[in-house]
Amino acid sequence: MGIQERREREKIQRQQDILDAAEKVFFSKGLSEATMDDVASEAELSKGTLYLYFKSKEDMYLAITSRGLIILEGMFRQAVGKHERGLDQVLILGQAFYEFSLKYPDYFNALTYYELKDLAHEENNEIVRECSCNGQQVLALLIQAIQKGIDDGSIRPDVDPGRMALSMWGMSSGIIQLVMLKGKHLAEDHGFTMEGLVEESYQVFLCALENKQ
Amino acid sequence: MGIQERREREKIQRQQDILDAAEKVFFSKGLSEATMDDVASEAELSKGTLYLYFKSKEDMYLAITSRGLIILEGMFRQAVGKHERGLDQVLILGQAFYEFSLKYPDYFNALTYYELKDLAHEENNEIVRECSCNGQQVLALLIQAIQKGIDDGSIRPDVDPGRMALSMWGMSSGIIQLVMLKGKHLAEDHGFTMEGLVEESYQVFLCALENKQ
DNA sequence: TACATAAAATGACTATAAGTCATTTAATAA
DNA sequence: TTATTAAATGACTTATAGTCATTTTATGTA
Repeated sequence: MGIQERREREKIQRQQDILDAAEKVFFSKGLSEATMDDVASEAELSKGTLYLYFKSKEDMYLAITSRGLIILEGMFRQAVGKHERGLDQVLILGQAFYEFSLKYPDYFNALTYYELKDLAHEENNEIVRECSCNGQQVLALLIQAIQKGIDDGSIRPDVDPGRMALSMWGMSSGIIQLVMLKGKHLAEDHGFTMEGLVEESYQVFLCALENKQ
Repeated sequence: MGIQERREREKIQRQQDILDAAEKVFFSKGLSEATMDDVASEAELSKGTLYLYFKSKEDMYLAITSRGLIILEGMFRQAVGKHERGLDQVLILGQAFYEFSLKYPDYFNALTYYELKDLAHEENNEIVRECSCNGQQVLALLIQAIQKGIDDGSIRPDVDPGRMALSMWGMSSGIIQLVMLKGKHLAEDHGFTMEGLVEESYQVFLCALENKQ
């Protein structure tokens, strides 16, 4: 009989319900201000139950990060589909990343949190591995686009796709973090717009990638 | 009589002694693992005394960040002195930033923590303002170098120094964060060296800055 | 249907650590 | 020597992550 299977489905559903509640709470109050009692209350469950589904508050937040990475991957897939030339694909991926940060700032922050976490002693944590795997998928799309650009001649042939993808990833994260957190301040103090800074950065990438024969 | 002045000096000295102890503790255990009791014990003071000198654990960590920024500023000043051409100055500043992250990884992490902090509600915090001010000083050196490069013709004249400096700052932070935290992992998985990734990034900047007439 | 067993949920409890404050100790002034 | 001010203390309060013995609910069996 399918009771085991139904139980399994219900378990996954409950996990998702808890994550929905946790998102609301974490995103509205911020991770450090939000408490597990808040989440329990929002999920209409007791705190003890939360711990049947997630090992810790941290794990819960990482599970949310994983959701964000899946959304980002979807946006990346859509983006690359819009262009044929590798160089154009790379540029639109940059744009997609910025759009992700605008549309889902809380997921972007979660991603930042994950990227800055010291994972040295967490190789065996299932959710960390899940995030890592999702992150690889996202990065793979960028690597493929760069490779495509090299093959079709739009990107300089001396570029190493993997290394350039990582550099671009790190640098893009950095500039978007700066813009997200200090954007308003910068706008007021120096008159720079957030878009202007991001645009500047993508000009930098374009300059470095473009194959001028 | 100079008793007030001596008291003032002693107060500052004690603050520094506490910060020395806090650095030891925070840097060895990590911010979240370290406790104020640990710091008190290392400083050979009671916990209550710590709170006479610092408003919170967070403030204490930000005071350490401020120290780091002053060190970074010193390294930046030394670096720009080594070259005459603006473009060379900019490139050596990039190198200096990477060297800072290698020589003082704990200060670099503190800096990252500060940069990712949401400062929206902390405009009146004195230590935050101090960090902000030190950060401005560091950035100013980069802006000046870019301006110099434009003036001496080594950097493209259509670059906006302030905007480019911020972009470079954000991107450099991002790539060094990536390398610091995921460096080992990347080296094992993909065979990339940390230096290789940083080098790649600086090639990108060079490409974007260089004035090819 | 009534009972037995297993799974899921509960919330009072524990442990830990940040931050406070009434009290004590030390330094300076009268 | 005594009074006053400044500095330091550590027991206490508060907040919250995480636990676990107990209760409730769902499923299987006579």
